Amino acid sequence: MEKYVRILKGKGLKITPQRLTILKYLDENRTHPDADTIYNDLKSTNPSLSRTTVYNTLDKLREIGVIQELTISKTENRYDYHTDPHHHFLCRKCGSIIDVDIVCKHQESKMVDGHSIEEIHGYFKGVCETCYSE
Amino acid sequence: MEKYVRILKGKGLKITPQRLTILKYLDENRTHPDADTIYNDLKSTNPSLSRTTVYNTLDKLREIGVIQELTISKTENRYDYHTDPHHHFLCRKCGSIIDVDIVCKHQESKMVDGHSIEEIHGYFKGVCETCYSE
DNA sequence: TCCCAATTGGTAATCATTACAAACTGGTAA
DNA sequence: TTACCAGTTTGTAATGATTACCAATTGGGA
Repeated sequence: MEKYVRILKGKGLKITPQRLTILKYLDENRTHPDADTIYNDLKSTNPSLSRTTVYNTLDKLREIGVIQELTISKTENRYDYHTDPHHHFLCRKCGSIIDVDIVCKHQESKMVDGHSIEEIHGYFKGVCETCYSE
Repeated sequence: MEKYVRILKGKGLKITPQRLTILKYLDENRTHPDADTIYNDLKSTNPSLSRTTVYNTLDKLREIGVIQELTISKTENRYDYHTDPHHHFLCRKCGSIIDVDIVCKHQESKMVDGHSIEEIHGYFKGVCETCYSE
């Protein structure tokens, strides 16, 4: 938990139990969950948790760069407690998002065609290995 | 118009004025519009056009591979009358989506980590050249 | 310990998209 | 040319993720 306190403190955010819980959840569940999944999973152990707080917290964590928002799915935003740059694969059958560990030569680019780059997303869509063999 | 008729006919879809109009619009407006923009732009010249028809048509065109759906924006799906593979840049200031003409070595891949690829999207986000110099 | 700005929680509003069903029509077959 | 029907279109209602709003609460510095 000390690790999460340090992250928040380092960015000048107040330490609240909600933020620590959500941060810990994201760190331990690298499944690229959406806000509602996080809310439902934490609801049982944190009955007073509000959906709004989950949204607020995700937004704050995204702002300080601790997590990134994936727009890979049509319906909901998915969140990724990321450290290293990597790409993602979305399975259209099971809906799961899988990390893809490939290197892209544009991964570290700061500019492209004169435009200033802040984020880079590589999204692959198709059928994952598990679903394909079923 | 004959060109659009051929596209639809070749895929076994019925030729309707609505589909031709939308297809022509997408071909002539490479701005990666969302469904509502298309609807509003066409509404004046096609008063009876329904929003549902726009959604239905976009879905059909996507199915037959004439257009691709971009999930680059958080709020709405954007559509691209595409021919060649290319990536996209979303400006967080003006919201416009710009084609990025870079080559990626994974562009033509069919598999990655054992997963079967059907679509590849390269999304860059940041501030575009025009907004940056203002 | 006090205090205030930041945060939380709950509900209502928003907005893109989908569901639905009745009316309509493109295109094939007689 | 006409009749028919599966595929389309339309308009409205429903859905579902996200945001807006505001009152109540609280973290953490003075």
